Amino acid sequence: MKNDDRTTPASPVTARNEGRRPLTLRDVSEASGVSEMTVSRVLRNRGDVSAATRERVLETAKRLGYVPNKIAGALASSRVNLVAVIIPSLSNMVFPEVINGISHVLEDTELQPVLGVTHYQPELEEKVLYEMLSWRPSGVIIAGLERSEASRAMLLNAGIPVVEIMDVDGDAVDSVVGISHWRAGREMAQAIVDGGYRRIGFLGTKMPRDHRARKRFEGFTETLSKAGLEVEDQEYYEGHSGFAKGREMTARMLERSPDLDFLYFSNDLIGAGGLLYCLEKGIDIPDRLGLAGFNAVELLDGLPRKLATMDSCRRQIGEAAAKVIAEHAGGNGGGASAGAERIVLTPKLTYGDTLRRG
Amino acid sequence: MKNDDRTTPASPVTARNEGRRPLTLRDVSEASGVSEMTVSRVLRNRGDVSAATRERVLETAKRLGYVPNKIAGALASSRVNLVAVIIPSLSNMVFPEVINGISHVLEDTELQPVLGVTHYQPELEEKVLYEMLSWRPSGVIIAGLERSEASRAMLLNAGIPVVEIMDVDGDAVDSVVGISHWRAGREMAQAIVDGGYRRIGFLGTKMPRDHRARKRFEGFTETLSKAGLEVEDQEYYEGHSGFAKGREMTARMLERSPDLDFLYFSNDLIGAGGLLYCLEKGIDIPDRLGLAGFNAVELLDGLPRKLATMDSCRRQIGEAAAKVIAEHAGGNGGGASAGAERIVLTPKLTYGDTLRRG
DNA sequence: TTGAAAGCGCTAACAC
DNA sequence: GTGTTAGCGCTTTCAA
Repeated sequence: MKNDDRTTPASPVTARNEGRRPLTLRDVSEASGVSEMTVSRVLRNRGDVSAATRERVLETAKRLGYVPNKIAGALASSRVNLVAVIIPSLSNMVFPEVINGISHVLEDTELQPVLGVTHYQPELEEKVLYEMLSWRPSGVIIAGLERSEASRAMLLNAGIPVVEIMDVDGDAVDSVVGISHWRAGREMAQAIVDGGYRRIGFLGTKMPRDHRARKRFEGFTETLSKAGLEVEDQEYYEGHSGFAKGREMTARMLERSPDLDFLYFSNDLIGAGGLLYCLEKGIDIPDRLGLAGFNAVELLDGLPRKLATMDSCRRQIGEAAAKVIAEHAGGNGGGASAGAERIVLTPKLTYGDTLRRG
Repeated sequence: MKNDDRTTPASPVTARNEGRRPLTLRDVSEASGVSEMTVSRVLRNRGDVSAATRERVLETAKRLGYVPNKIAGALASSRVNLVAVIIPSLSNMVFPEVINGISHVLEDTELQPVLGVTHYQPELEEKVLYEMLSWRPSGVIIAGLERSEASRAMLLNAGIPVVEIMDVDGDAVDSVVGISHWRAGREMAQAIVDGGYRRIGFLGTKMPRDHRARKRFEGFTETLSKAGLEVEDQEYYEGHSGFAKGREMTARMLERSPDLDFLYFSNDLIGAGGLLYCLEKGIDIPDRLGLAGFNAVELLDGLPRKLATMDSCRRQIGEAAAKVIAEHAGGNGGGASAGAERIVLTPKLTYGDTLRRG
């Protein structure tokens, strides 16, 4: 981290600040007998200031408990070290990890992530984006490639680096970092076919909103159909993922279509629920029935059997996206991106104990 | 949501904004032939503006793709509708739910949450807090009651409502919303004792940093000792929680102390790992061995047996905290809190299938 | 190495 | 209902 000798106040005042006016540079200036400008320089480590003055200013600022007003600073310098991070949800395991990746990289930077959540609603995305852009951030990291025309226009016009993450199947506004969900679906289908499975069911979210799940499904069916197969049964759910959901769906599907020999789940959580259900029912896995999920959620390591899955490279995506922003935002405020980047990561297939190898 | 007819640009410009100067109020003013002030009024829905002017301004702003500069607005009005939300981690299941609660309540408000993550490091908390306060937010929601003197001083001096969340066992800077972890520990201990268990093991995080886990443990041992019992064995871990961790720890502990008849886990995730391990080993649960966790993580519903646990009221805490902020920040910028609130929620014990009733 | 002046883009307060 | 003026608290720029 740069700028480490910021003035974090020691323990100056003990009484509660009852609506007192916040301290300004001027207060520090007067208390230390140095011009505002010099105080400003000390606090930002800019320009040459004599060691003595420096000491005095730092001491005063700390004693008073001065906290700079970034609003004024940002307005004056038209430099805002904020990165807007816009994601659909915090509830599933995937985005928190992306955020961790982003934070991790930005920690070595002056940039700070600011989070917005859209709940998979394009209108809300539009609102959140507008709100965040009105703070003139140094960059935007935003999930997905599908969005309203208005949102796209805002991104295009923002004049700051934009990284669309998670998905690379489509047209990006600027840079993009992610995996091909379409390909992930294809590869899983191929592995399933190679494993000798023939009667396949799909269990997932209602997809109109979750484009990445949809693309995986499309890739999946496409590869199946090349092998002369098709998805024989499907089951969808709404609401939060969880084991219980996976169980119920699996139960319903196997009751309806007892002859299926493979279940492809749109995420590991419901997949794990399905797995637990099948184990309880004494179903022979992976021979009588194979199972696979998606995401490679780490917390699930330790299930009775390891669920076949595919890594969604969440943390790496976050890291790579943050790097792109850090590099492109290097310029001053207002500058546009140097050049759009396209970073495609390759998810790794894990066979685990629920997918027979071909 | 208020202020719904903001000017989200339609799809005005199609070319990428290559470092063009962002539009200002003045641009809209000139393009619409109305004073800046009137444009400002229209865009904020303040004061009386004739329907005709209003229309014209709105249309122009939209056509141009104008996005207001909140930095300037905030500086001029000393009103920032941001709420700093500072939490230790996103990786476990608990804080995302708190955040959802906060967002949900703030959605009906002009306030917007801004997230900071501290990774359970007091120094980082200090830094994040300083950083956020320098944006002069309307309020702060911050996890825990234990923090550095400097952080406490900053909160005290900020002159804005502060809500410390999750925990109520200790001294709050201002308002506080949470549960008593100490009491949660006591209650679980009591239930265990009442269930007839006598030889108890504890499995949890290394606690120097996780004060809430520590308080639960303290309450736990205290109640045990009143019953003439003590924790017979302990096992600690670092890093992310997950089933695998729970399994390993459980295996180690049962090998070392095969006579234990109850295992108390500091969270549901490792508890679930332990449960899976025990089931595999054919251990009779809950009679030969009882198990309990903490948090009431919803996604785990659907395990082969329902783990005994205690609700940490995460979402409610988020909601209540946001309400406190929304009410207290009602005043203008700079005003201090109306009066500190103290909201103590009561976690509910779930016996599930792993804790025998007394 | 330090200081003085100007102004970032907006809004409060007051005039008209 | 609309416009004008004067800042908000900083940083940029230039002068000393």
